[in-house]
Amino acid sequence: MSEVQDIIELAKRRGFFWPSYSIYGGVSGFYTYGPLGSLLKRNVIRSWADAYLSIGAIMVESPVVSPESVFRASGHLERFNDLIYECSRCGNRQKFESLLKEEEKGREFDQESAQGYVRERKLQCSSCRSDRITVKEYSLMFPLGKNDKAEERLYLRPETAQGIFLDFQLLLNQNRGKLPMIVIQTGGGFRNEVAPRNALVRLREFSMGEVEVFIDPETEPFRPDASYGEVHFLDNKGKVEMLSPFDASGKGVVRDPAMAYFIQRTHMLLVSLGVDPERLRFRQHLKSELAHYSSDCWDAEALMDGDWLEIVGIADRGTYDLKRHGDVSGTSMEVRDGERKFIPRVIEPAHGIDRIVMAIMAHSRKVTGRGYVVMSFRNGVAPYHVGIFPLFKKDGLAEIARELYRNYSSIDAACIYDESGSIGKRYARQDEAGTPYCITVDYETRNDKAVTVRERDTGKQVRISIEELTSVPILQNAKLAEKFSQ
RNA sequence: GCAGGUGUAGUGUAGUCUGGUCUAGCACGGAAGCCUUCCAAGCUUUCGACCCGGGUCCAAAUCCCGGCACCUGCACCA
Repeated sequence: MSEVQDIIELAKRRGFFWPSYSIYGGVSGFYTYGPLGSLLKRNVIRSWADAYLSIGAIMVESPVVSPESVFRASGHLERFNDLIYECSRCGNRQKFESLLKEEEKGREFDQESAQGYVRERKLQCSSCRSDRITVKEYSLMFPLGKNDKAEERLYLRPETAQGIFLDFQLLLNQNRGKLPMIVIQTGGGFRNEVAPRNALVRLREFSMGEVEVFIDPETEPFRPDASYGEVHFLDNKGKVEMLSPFDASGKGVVRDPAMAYFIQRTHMLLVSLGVDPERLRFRQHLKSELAHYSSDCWDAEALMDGDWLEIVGIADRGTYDLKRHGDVSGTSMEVRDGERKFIPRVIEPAHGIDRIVMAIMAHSRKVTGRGYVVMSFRNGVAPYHVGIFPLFKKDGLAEIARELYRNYSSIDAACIYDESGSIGKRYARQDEAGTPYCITVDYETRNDKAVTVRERDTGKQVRISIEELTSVPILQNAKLAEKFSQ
Protein backbone atom coordinates (compact mmCIF):
# COMPACT_ATOMS: atom_id res chain seq x y z
CA MET A 1 0.00 0.00 0.00
CA SER A 2 1.11 3.53 -0.69
CA GLU A 3 1.87 6.04 2.02
CA VAL A 4 -1.38 7.85 1.40
CA GLN A 5 -3.39 4.61 1.35
CA ASP A 6 -1.82 3.61 4.67
CA ILE A 7 -2.78 6.93 6.18
CA ILE A 8 -6.33 6.69 4.86
CA GLU A 9 -6.71 3.18 6.27
CA LEU A 10 -5.41 4.26 9.68
CA ALA A 11 -7.51 7.41 9.57
CA LYS A 12 -10.74 5.46 9.08
CA ARG A 13 -9.84 2.74 11.55
CA ARG A 14 -8.69 5.00 14.35
CA GLY A 15 -10.96 7.96 13.73
CA PHE A 16 -8.83 10.70 12.25
CA PHE A 17 -11.08 11.30 9.24
CA TRP A 18 -13.38 9.57 6.80
CA PRO A 19 -15.54 10.43 3.74
CA SER A 20 -18.66 12.42 4.59
CA TYR A 21 -22.27 11.48 3.90
CA SER A 22 -21.45 7.82 3.35
CA ILE A 23 -24.87 6.54 4.46
CA TYR A 24 -26.33 8.43 1.51
CA GLY A 25 -23.76 7.17 -0.96
CA GLY A 26 -21.17 9.83 -0.25
CA VAL A 27 -20.31 13.10 -1.93
CA SER A 28 -16.84 13.42 -3.35
CA GLY A 29 -14.57 16.07 -1.96
CA PHE A 30 -16.00 16.24 1.54
CA TYR A 31 -14.41 14.65 4.59
CA THR A 32 -15.36 14.48 8.24
CA TYR A 33 -12.74 14.72 10.93
CA GLY A 34 -13.25 12.10 13.62
CA PRO A 35 -12.39 12.26 17.33
CA LEU A 36 -8.62 12.11 16.85
CA GLY A 37 -8.49 14.10 13.63
CA SER A 38 -10.52 16.99 14.90
CA LEU A 39 -8.17 17.36 17.86
CA LEU A 40 -5.12 17.08 15.61
CA LYS A 41 -6.47 19.67 13.23
CA ARG A 42 -7.41 22.00 16.07
CA ASN A 43 -3.84 21.79 17.36
CA VAL A 44 -2.41 22.54 13.92
CA ILE A 45 -4.59 25.63 13.61
CA ARG A 46 -3.68 26.77 17.10
CA SER A 47 0.05 26.34 16.45
CA TRP A 48 -0.26 28.22 13.19
CA ALA A 49 -2.16 31.09 14.82
CA ASP A 50 0.24 31.25 17.77
CA ALA A 51 3.23 31.36 15.44
CA TYR A 52 1.87 34.54 13.87
CA LEU A 53 0.29 36.10 16.95
CA SER A 54 3.71 35.85 18.55
CA ILE A 55 5.16 38.19 15.94
CA GLY A 56 2.41 40.73 16.38
CA ALA A 57 -0.27 39.50 13.99
CA ILE A 58 -3.91 40.37 14.53
CA MET A 59 -6.73 37.95 13.78
CA VAL A 60 -10.05 38.41 12.04
CA GLU A 61 -13.03 36.25 11.19
CA SER A 62 -15.14 37.24 8.22
CA PRO A 63 -18.17 35.51 6.67
CA VAL A 64 -17.95 32.47 4.45
CA VAL A 65 -20.80 33.76 2.29
CA SER A 66 -19.87 36.71 0.11
CA PRO A 67 -21.65 38.79 -2.52
CA GLU A 68 -20.73 38.58 -6.16
CA SER A 69 -19.24 42.07 -6.15
CA VAL A 70 -16.32 40.85 -4.05
CA PHE A 71 -15.30 38.26 -6.60
CA ARG A 72 -15.95 40.48 -9.55
CA ALA A 73 -13.41 42.89 -8.07
CA SER A 74 -10.97 40.20 -6.98
CA GLY A 75 -10.94 38.64 -10.41
CA HIS A 76 -12.14 35.26 -9.21
CA LEU A 77 -15.39 35.34 -11.15
CA GLU A 78 -13.80 36.26 -14.41
CA ARG A 79 -11.04 33.75 -13.97
CA PHE A 80 -13.21 30.92 -12.76
CA ASN A 81 -16.44 31.20 -14.64
CA ASP A 82 -15.23 29.67 -17.86
CA LEU A 83 -17.59 28.82 -20.65
CA ILE A 84 -16.80 25.36 -21.85
CA TYR A 85 -18.24 23.19 -24.55
CA GLU A 86 -18.97 19.55 -24.32
CA CYS A 87 -19.16 17.21 -27.29
CA SER A 88 -21.87 14.60 -26.80
CA ARG A 89 -20.32 12.34 -29.42
CA CYS A 90 -16.77 11.95 -28.13
CA GLY A 91 -17.11 13.48 -24.67
CA ASN A 92 -14.42 16.05 -25.33
CA ARG A 93 -14.55 19.14 -23.13
CA GLN A 94 -12.73 22.31 -23.92
CA LYS A 95 -12.85 25.98 -23.33
CA PHE A 96 -15.52 27.56 -25.53
CA GLU A 97 -12.99 30.23 -26.40
CA SER A 98 -10.91 27.69 -28.27
CA LEU A 99 -13.65 27.51 -30.94
CA LEU A 100 -13.37 31.20 -31.71
CA LYS A 101 -11.25 32.70 -34.43
CA GLU A 102 -8.41 34.92 -33.31
CA GLU A 103 -10.22 38.15 -34.14
CA GLU A 104 -13.31 37.01 -32.25
CA LYS A 105 -11.52 36.32 -29.00
CA GLY A 106 -12.37 38.81 -26.33
CA ARG A 107 -15.95 39.08 -27.53
CA GLU A 108 -18.33 38.69 -24.60
CA PHE A 109 -20.59 35.66 -24.44
CA ASP A 110 -22.95 34.20 -21.95
CA GLN A 111 -24.07 30.59 -22.08
CA GLU A 112 -27.08 31.30 -24.27
CA SER A 113 -25.40 33.55 -26.80
CA ALA A 114 -22.47 31.16 -27.01
CA GLN A 115 -24.81 28.26 -27.75
CA GLY A 116 -26.55 30.37 -30.37
CA TYR A 117 -23.21 31.26 -31.90
CA VAL A 118 -22.27 27.58 -32.11
CA ARG A 119 -25.54 26.75 -33.89
CA GLU A 120 -25.33 29.69 -36.25
CA ARG A 121 -21.75 29.03 -37.32
CA LYS A 122 -22.13 25.24 -37.20
CA LEU A 123 -19.01 24.99 -35.10
CA GLN A 124 -17.46 21.56 -34.70
CA CYS A 125 -15.81 19.68 -31.90
CA SER A 126 -12.10 20.13 -32.35
CA SER A 127 -11.33 16.50 -31.69
CA CYS A 128 -14.03 14.54 -33.59
CA ARG A 129 -15.54 17.16 -35.88
CA SER A 130 -19.02 16.43 -34.60
CA ASP A 131 -21.41 19.38 -34.30
CA ARG A 132 -23.16 17.92 -31.26
CA ILE A 133 -21.78 20.60 -29.02
CA THR A 134 -23.34 21.95 -25.85
CA VAL A 135 -22.03 25.08 -24.20
CA LYS A 136 -21.94 24.96 -20.43
CA GLU A 137 -20.71 27.18 -17.68
CA TYR A 138 -18.00 25.81 -15.56
CA SER A 139 -16.98 27.50 -12.38
CA LEU A 140 -14.83 26.59 -9.45
CA MET A 141 -16.86 29.07 -7.44
CA PHE A 142 -19.74 27.67 -5.38
CA PRO A 143 -22.83 29.77 -6.05
CA LEU A 144 -25.56 29.84 -3.42
CA GLY A 145 -28.99 29.34 -4.91
CA LYS A 146 -30.06 31.19 -8.00
CA ASN A 147 -30.61 34.84 -8.50
CA ASP A 148 -30.86 36.79 -11.72
CA LYS A 149 -29.74 40.04 -10.18
CA ALA A 150 -25.97 40.10 -10.05
CA GLU A 151 -25.90 42.36 -7.03
CA GLU A 152 -27.90 39.86 -5.01
CA ARG A 153 -25.97 36.75 -5.98
CA LEU A 154 -24.02 35.06 -3.20
CA TYR A 155 -21.08 32.67 -3.29
CA LEU A 156 -19.11 30.60 -0.85
CA ARG A 157 -15.65 32.10 -0.62
CA PRO A 158 -12.83 30.34 -2.49
CA GLU A 159 -10.26 31.82 -0.11
CA THR A 160 -10.41 33.65 3.21
CA ALA A 161 -8.05 36.38 2.03
CA GLN A 162 -10.73 38.61 0.52
CA GLY A 163 -12.32 39.10 3.91
CA ILE A 164 -9.07 40.68 5.06
CA PHE A 165 -8.62 42.95 2.04
CA LEU A 166 -12.19 44.22 2.23
CA ASP A 167 -11.73 45.47 5.76
CA PHE A 168 -8.22 46.68 5.28
CA GLN A 169 -8.92 50.20 6.56
CA LEU A 170 -10.84 48.96 9.60
CA LEU A 171 -8.06 46.52 10.42
CA LEU A 172 -5.39 49.15 9.91
CA ASN A 173 -7.28 51.37 12.30
CA GLN A 174 -7.28 48.56 14.86
CA ASN A 175 -3.57 48.25 14.28
CA ARG A 176 -3.38 51.96 15.15
CA GLY A 177 -2.42 52.86 11.64
CA LYS A 178 0.88 51.02 11.79
CA LEU A 179 2.58 49.14 9.00
CA PRO A 180 3.75 46.52 8.62
CA MET A 181 0.49 44.87 9.62
CA ILE A 182 0.00 41.12 9.74
CA VAL A 183 -3.57 39.87 9.65
CA ILE A 184 -4.45 36.20 9.93
CA GLN A 185 -7.66 34.38 9.28
CA THR A 186 -8.61 30.72 9.43
CA GLY A 187 -11.77 29.07 8.23
CA GLY A 188 -13.42 27.17 5.45
CA GLY A 189 -12.90 27.75 1.76
CA PHE A 190 -14.88 26.21 -1.07
CA ARG A 191 -13.87 25.29 -4.57
CA ASN A 192 -15.96 23.16 -6.85
CA GLU A 193 -13.07 20.96 -7.92
CA VAL A 194 -13.54 18.81 -11.00
CA ALA A 195 -11.83 15.78 -9.52
CA PRO A 196 -11.42 15.75 -5.74
CA ARG A 197 -8.90 13.09 -4.80
CA ASN A 198 -6.69 11.52 -2.17
CA ALA A 199 -8.73 12.17 0.95
CA LEU A 200 -7.72 15.51 2.42
CA VAL A 201 -5.40 16.45 -0.44
CA ARG A 202 -8.01 17.93 -2.72
CA LEU A 203 -11.28 18.80 -1.05
CA ARG A 204 -14.19 20.88 -2.19
CA GLU A 205 -14.61 22.26 1.32
CA PHE A 206 -11.31 22.79 3.05
CA SER A 207 -9.67 24.70 5.86
CA MET A 208 -7.21 27.47 5.27
CA GLY A 209 -4.95 29.53 7.42
CA GLU A 210 -4.20 32.70 5.54
CA VAL A 211 -1.78 35.41 6.52
CA GLU A 212 -1.82 38.79 4.81
CA VAL A 213 1.24 40.89 5.47
CA PHE A 214 0.81 44.56 4.52
CA ILE A 215 4.04 46.38 3.87
CA ASP A 216 4.96 49.95 3.05
CA PRO A 217 6.74 49.43 -0.30
CA GLU A 218 9.42 51.93 0.65
CA THR A 219 10.48 49.97 3.71
CA GLU A 220 12.00 46.55 4.30
CA PRO A 221 10.66 45.56 7.69
CA PHE A 222 11.19 41.83 7.24
CA ARG A 223 14.52 40.13 6.74
CA PRO A 224 15.45 36.51 7.35
CA ASP A 225 17.64 35.67 10.34
CA ALA A 226 21.31 35.10 9.57
CA SER A 227 21.35 32.27 12.08
CA TYR A 228 18.54 30.21 10.58
CA GLY A 229 19.60 26.89 9.06
CA GLU A 230 19.46 25.58 5.52
CA VAL A 231 16.29 25.09 3.56
CA HIS A 232 15.72 23.17 0.34
CA PHE A 233 15.00 25.60 -2.50
CA LEU A 234 13.95 24.90 -6.07
CA ASP A 235 13.76 28.03 -8.19
CA ASN A 236 11.80 28.57 -11.38
CA LYS A 237 14.84 27.77 -13.49
CA GLY A 238 14.93 24.28 -12.02
CA LYS A 239 17.95 24.96 -9.82
CA VAL A 240 18.00 23.10 -6.50
CA GLU A 241 19.98 24.58 -3.62
CA MET A 242 20.35 24.08 0.10
CA LEU A 243 20.55 27.60 1.47
CA SER A 244 19.57 29.49 4.56
CA PRO A 245 16.73 31.89 3.80
CA PHE A 246 19.20 34.64 4.68
CA ASP A 247 21.62 33.51 1.96
CA ALA A 248 18.77 32.84 -0.45
CA SER A 249 17.83 36.46 -0.06
CA GLY A 250 21.44 37.67 -0.20
CA LYS A 251 22.18 35.76 -3.40
CA GLY A 252 18.96 36.84 -5.03
CA VAL A 253 17.48 33.34 -5.24
CA VAL A 254 14.54 34.85 -3.39
CA ARG A 255 14.29 38.39 -4.63
CA ASP A 256 12.25 39.94 -1.86
CA PRO A 257 13.65 39.84 1.71
CA ALA A 258 10.13 39.74 3.14
CA MET A 259 9.39 36.70 1.01
CA ALA A 260 12.59 35.06 2.30
CA TYR A 261 11.61 35.92 5.85
CA PHE A 262 8.19 34.28 5.51
CA ILE A 263 9.74 31.25 3.86
CA GLN A 264 11.85 30.99 7.01
CA ARG A 265 8.80 31.39 9.30
CA THR A 266 6.88 28.83 7.28
CA HIS A 267 9.75 26.37 7.41
CA MET A 268 10.03 26.83 11.16
CA LEU A 269 6.31 26.32 11.66
CA LEU A 270 6.01 23.25 9.44
CA VAL A 271 8.98 21.53 11.04
CA SER A 272 7.64 22.30 14.51
CA LEU A 273 4.32 20.72 13.46
CA GLY A 274 6.07 17.52 12.43
CA VAL A 275 6.74 17.89 8.72
CA ASP A 276 10.04 16.12 8.02
CA PRO A 277 12.63 18.74 6.95
CA GLU A 278 14.17 16.11 4.67
CA ARG A 279 10.88 15.91 2.82
CA LEU A 280 10.13 19.62 2.68
CA ARG A 281 11.13 22.08 0.00
CA PHE A 282 10.26 25.52 -1.27
CA ARG A 283 9.52 25.66 -4.95
CA GLN A 284 9.15 28.84 -6.93
CA HIS A 285 6.21 28.98 -9.30
CA LEU A 286 6.90 29.11 -12.98
CA LYS A 287 5.76 32.29 -14.67
CA SER A 288 3.01 30.33 -16.40
CA GLU A 289 1.51 28.93 -13.20
CA LEU A 290 1.31 32.20 -11.29
CA ALA A 291 -2.17 33.14 -10.14
CA HIS A 292 -3.81 36.14 -11.71
CA TYR A 293 -3.00 38.29 -8.68
CA SER A 294 0.57 37.34 -7.96
CA SER A 295 3.96 38.28 -9.35
CA ASP A 296 6.01 35.72 -7.45
CA CYS A 297 5.14 32.66 -5.42
CA TRP A 298 7.03 30.05 -3.44
CA ASP A 299 5.21 26.90 -2.38
CA ALA A 300 6.16 24.84 0.60
CA GLU A 301 5.90 21.28 -0.68
CA ALA A 302 5.92 18.05 1.31
CA LEU A 303 7.10 14.80 -0.24
CA MET A 304 4.49 12.05 -0.07
CA ASP A 305 4.56 8.86 -2.12
CA GLY A 306 7.30 10.30 -4.27
CA ASP A 307 5.24 13.33 -5.23
CA TRP A 308 5.68 16.84 -3.92
CA LEU A 309 2.43 18.20 -2.55
CA GLU A 310 1.80 21.90 -2.07
CA ILE A 311 0.92 22.59 1.56
CA VAL A 312 1.63 26.32 1.87
CA GLY A 313 1.75 28.94 -0.87
CA ILE A 314 3.64 32.14 -0.18
CA ALA A 315 2.57 34.65 -2.80
CA ASP A 316 3.59 38.17 -3.55
CA ARG A 317 0.19 39.70 -4.26
CA GLY A 318 1.68 43.13 -4.68
CA THR A 319 -0.95 45.83 -4.56
CA TYR A 320 -3.36 43.89 -6.78
CA ASP A 321 -6.17 43.17 -4.31
CA LEU A 322 -6.23 46.49 -2.49
CA LYS A 323 -6.10 48.36 -5.77
CA ARG A 324 -8.94 46.35 -7.25
CA HIS A 325 -11.18 46.71 -4.21
CA GLY A 326 -10.25 50.38 -3.97
CA ASP A 327 -11.13 51.01 -7.61
CA VAL A 328 -14.28 48.94 -7.77
CA SER A 329 -15.77 49.92 -4.42
CA GLY A 330 -14.66 53.52 -4.47
CA THR A 331 -13.31 53.15 -0.94
CA SER A 332 -9.77 54.35 -0.56
CA MET A 333 -7.26 51.66 0.27
CA GLU A 334 -4.46 54.17 0.56
CA VAL A 335 -2.32 54.72 3.59
CA ARG A 336 -1.01 58.13 4.55
CA ASP A 337 2.44 58.70 5.85
CA GLY A 338 2.89 62.42 6.25
CA GLU A 339 2.70 63.83 2.75
CA ARG A 340 3.08 60.45 1.16
CA LYS A 341 0.10 58.35 0.08
CA PHE A 342 0.50 54.77 -1.03
CA ILE A 343 -1.13 51.40 -1.32
CA PRO A 344 0.70 48.76 0.71
CA ARG A 345 2.05 45.69 -0.97
CA VAL A 346 1.02 42.29 0.31
CA ILE A 347 2.89 39.06 1.00
CA GLU A 348 0.54 36.15 1.61
CA PRO A 349 1.53 32.86 3.22
CA ALA A 350 -1.58 30.72 2.68
CA HIS A 351 -1.69 27.43 4.54
CA GLY A 352 -3.73 24.42 3.44
CA ILE A 353 -4.62 23.09 6.87
CA ASP A 354 -5.99 19.75 5.68
CA ARG A 355 -2.96 19.08 3.51
CA ILE A 356 -0.70 19.96 6.41
CA VAL A 357 -2.62 17.43 8.51
CA MET A 358 -2.02 14.79 5.80
CA ALA A 359 1.67 15.66 5.58
CA ILE A 360 2.08 15.51 9.34
CA MET A 361 0.36 12.14 9.44
CA ALA A 362 2.45 10.74 6.60
CA HIS A 363 5.71 12.04 8.04
CA SER A 364 4.89 10.96 11.59
CA ARG A 365 4.00 7.40 10.75
CA LYS A 366 6.61 4.89 11.89
CA VAL A 367 6.43 1.12 11.70
CA THR A 368 8.12 -0.74 14.54
CA GLY A 369 10.21 -3.87 14.15
CA ARG A 370 7.18 -5.94 14.99
CA GLY A 371 5.07 -4.26 12.38
CA TYR A 372 3.04 -2.03 14.65
CA VAL A 373 2.28 1.54 13.70
CA VAL A 374 3.39 4.44 15.87
CA MET A 375 2.33 7.99 15.07
CA SER A 376 5.22 10.08 16.37
CA PHE A 377 3.32 13.34 16.54
CA ARG A 378 5.07 16.34 18.01
CA ASN A 379 3.78 17.08 21.47
CA GLY A 380 2.12 20.27 20.30
CA VAL A 381 -0.15 18.57 17.77
CA ALA A 382 -0.83 15.17 19.37
CA PRO A 383 -4.59 14.71 19.84
CA TYR A 384 -4.06 13.42 23.37
CA HIS A 385 -1.10 14.15 25.60
CA VAL A 386 -1.50 11.19 27.86
CA GLY A 387 -3.38 7.93 28.32
CA ILE A 388 -4.18 6.83 31.84
CA PHE A 389 -4.63 3.11 32.62
CA PRO A 390 -4.83 0.70 35.49
CA LEU A 391 -2.53 -2.27 35.01
CA PHE A 392 -5.56 -4.44 35.76
CA LYS A 393 -9.14 -3.56 36.36
CA LYS A 394 -9.38 -5.49 39.60
CA ASP A 395 -7.97 -5.10 43.10
CA GLY A 396 -8.87 -1.44 43.27
CA LEU A 397 -6.43 -0.39 40.55
CA ALA A 398 -9.17 0.87 38.25
CA GLU A 399 -10.56 3.06 41.02
CA ILE A 400 -7.17 4.65 41.62
CA ALA A 401 -6.64 5.15 37.89
CA ARG A 402 -10.07 6.73 37.44
CA GLU A 403 -9.40 9.11 40.28
CA LEU A 404 -6.04 10.00 38.77
CA TYR A 405 -7.80 10.63 35.46
CA ARG A 406 -10.35 12.90 37.12
CA ASN A 407 -7.65 14.91 38.85
CA TYR A 408 -5.28 15.08 35.94
CA SER A 409 -7.93 16.04 33.41
CA SER A 410 -8.71 19.18 35.40
CA ILE A 411 -5.24 20.54 34.56
CA ASP A 412 -4.96 19.04 31.05
CA ALA A 413 -8.04 18.00 29.13
CA ALA A 414 -6.03 16.24 26.43
CA CYS A 415 -5.99 12.95 28.30
CA ILE A 416 -7.86 9.72 27.86
CA TYR A 417 -8.74 6.86 30.19
CA ASP A 418 -8.66 3.24 29.07
CA GLU A 419 -9.09 0.05 31.04
CA SER A 420 -10.14 -2.42 28.37
CA GLY A 421 -7.99 -5.24 27.02
CA SER A 422 -4.43 -5.90 28.07
CA ILE A 423 -1.94 -3.22 29.00
CA GLY A 424 0.02 -3.91 25.82
CA LYS A 425 -3.04 -3.41 23.71
CA ARG A 426 -3.74 -0.09 25.36
CA TYR A 427 -0.20 1.10 24.73
CA ALA A 428 -0.57 0.05 21.10
CA ARG A 429 -3.85 1.93 20.75
CA GLN A 430 -2.26 5.10 22.06
CA ASP A 431 0.76 4.57 19.80
CA GLU A 432 -1.56 4.66 16.80
CA ALA A 433 -3.29 7.72 18.18
CA GLY A 434 0.11 9.35 18.61
CA THR A 435 -0.25 9.92 22.35
CA PRO A 436 3.24 10.79 23.65
CA TYR A 437 2.81 9.43 27.19
CA CYS A 438 0.92 6.70 29.00
CA ILE A 439 0.50 6.46 32.75
CA THR A 440 -0.09 3.10 34.39
CA VAL A 441 -1.39 2.53 37.89
CA ASP A 442 -0.04 -0.76 39.28
CA TYR A 443 0.00 -2.68 42.56
CA GLU A 444 2.90 -0.62 43.89
CA THR A 445 0.81 2.52 43.47
CA ARG A 446 -1.33 1.42 46.42
CA ASN A 447 1.72 1.72 48.65
CA ASP A 448 3.97 4.37 47.13
CA LYS A 449 1.39 6.68 45.52
CA ALA A 450 3.51 6.66 42.36
CA VAL A 451 2.86 5.51 38.83
CA THR A 452 4.78 4.43 35.76
CA VAL A 453 5.00 6.82 32.83
CA ARG A 454 5.87 5.34 29.47
CA GLU A 455 7.24 7.35 26.60
CA ARG A 456 5.78 6.59 23.17
CA ASP A 457 8.83 6.79 20.94
CA THR A 458 11.33 5.04 23.18
CA GLY A 459 9.15 2.75 25.28
CA LYS A 460 11.18 4.01 28.22
CA GLN A 461 9.45 3.96 31.59
CA VAL A 462 10.01 6.08 34.65
CA ARG A 463 8.29 6.21 37.99
CA ILE A 464 6.87 9.43 39.36
CA SER A 465 4.58 10.32 42.25
CA ILE A 466 0.94 11.03 41.54
CA GLU A 467 1.28 14.32 43.33
CA GLU A 468 4.04 15.53 41.01
CA LEU A 469 2.13 14.30 38.01
CA THR A 470 -1.13 16.05 38.81
CA SER A 471 0.45 19.36 39.70
CA VAL A 472 1.50 20.33 36.19
CA PRO A 473 0.43 19.28 32.66
CA ILE A 474 2.56 16.39 31.52
CA LEU A 475 4.13 18.19 28.57
CA GLN A 476 5.40 20.93 30.88
CA ASN A 477 6.46 18.60 33.67
CA ALA A 478 10.15 19.39 34.22
CA LYS A 479 10.67 16.68 36.79
CA LEU A 480 9.31 14.07 34.45
CA ALA A 481 11.42 15.35 31.56
CA GLU A 482 14.47 15.16 33.79
CA LYS A 483 13.73 11.56 34.70
CA PHE A 484 13.35 10.62 31.05
CA SER A 485 16.59 12.32 30.10
CA GLN A 486 18.57 10.34 32.69
C1' G B 1 -15.03 15.83 -16.84
C1' C B 2 -12.86 11.68 -19.97
C1' A B 3 -10.70 6.53 -20.11
C1' G B 4 -9.74 2.16 -17.45
C1' G B 5 -10.26 -0.45 -12.87
C1' U B 6 -12.69 -1.34 -8.12
C1' G B 7 -16.95 -1.48 -4.52
C1' U B 8 -18.43 -7.75 0.83
C1' A B 9 -18.93 -5.94 8.94
C1' G B 10 -15.16 -0.34 11.91
C1' U B 11 -10.41 -2.21 9.03
C1' G B 12 -8.11 -5.88 5.68
C1' U B 13 -9.96 -9.75 2.89
C1' A B 14 -12.41 -15.04 0.90
C1' G B 15 -16.47 -15.90 -2.25
C1' U B 16 -18.01 -13.04 -8.14
C1' C B 17 -15.08 -15.60 -13.87
C1' U B 18 -18.54 -20.86 -14.07
C1' G B 19 -25.85 -17.75 -10.47
C1' G B 20 -28.06 -22.47 -6.27
C1' U B 21 -26.10 -26.05 0.84
C1' C B 22 -23.61 -18.21 1.15
C1' U B 23 -28.17 -19.59 6.76
C1' A B 24 -21.92 -14.96 3.20
C1' G B 25 -16.12 -17.61 5.61
C1' C B 26 -11.50 -15.69 7.85
C1' A B 27 -8.23 -12.22 10.38
C1' C B 28 -7.86 -7.80 12.91
C1' G B 29 -11.21 -4.65 15.62
C1' G B 30 -15.38 -3.28 19.34
C1' A B 31 -18.29 -4.90 23.77
C1' A B 32 -18.91 -8.33 28.24
C1' G B 33 -16.36 -11.89 31.21
C1' C B 34 -12.23 -15.24 32.84
C1' C B 35 -7.01 -15.28 33.22
C1' U B 36 -2.71 -12.31 33.48
C1' U B 37 2.19 -8.05 38.27
C1' C B 38 3.73 -3.44 31.99
C1' C B 39 4.13 -3.45 25.61
C1' A B 40 -1.59 -5.83 20.23
C1' A B 41 -0.70 -13.23 24.84
C1' G B 42 -4.70 -16.91 25.71
C1' C B 43 -9.88 -18.65 26.57
C1' U B 44 -15.47 -17.93 26.55
C1' U B 45 -19.58 -15.13 24.91
C1' U B 46 -21.06 -11.36 21.76
C1' C B 47 -21.48 -7.13 17.86
C1' G B 48 -21.15 -6.37 12.83
C1' A B 49 -21.19 -6.49 5.76
C1' C B 50 -22.75 -8.06 -0.05
C1' C B 51 -22.58 0.75 -2.26
C1' C B 52 -27.75 2.42 -4.02
C1' G B 53 -31.77 1.59 -7.60
C1' G B 54 -33.79 -1.09 -11.54
C1' G B 55 -33.69 -5.57 -14.78
C1' U B 56 -32.91 -10.92 -16.29
C1' C B 57 -33.90 -15.60 -13.93
C1' C B 58 -37.43 -20.69 -10.47
C1' A B 59 -33.06 -18.48 -7.98
C1' A B 60 -28.43 -12.71 -7.90
C1' A B 61 -22.92 -10.88 -3.50
C1' U B 62 -22.28 -13.37 -8.40
C1' C B 63 -25.09 -11.68 -14.92
C1' C B 64 -27.10 -6.86 -17.41
C1' C B 65 -28.42 -1.44 -17.14
C1' G B 66 -28.35 3.28 -14.50
C1' G B 67 -26.56 6.15 -10.42
C1' C B 68 -23.02 7.11 -6.46
C1' A B 69 -18.23 6.55 -4.33
C1' C B 70 -13.09 5.20 -4.45
C1' C B 71 -8.31 4.14 -7.21
C1' U B 72 -4.86 5.06 -11.54
C1' G B 73 -3.86 8.04 -15.78
C1' C B 74 -5.29 12.42 -18.64
C1' A B 75 -7.44 17.17 -18.19
C1' C B 76 -8.24 20.90 -14.30
C1' C B 77 -5.99 23.20 -10.00
C1' A B 78 -6.64 31.30 -7.61
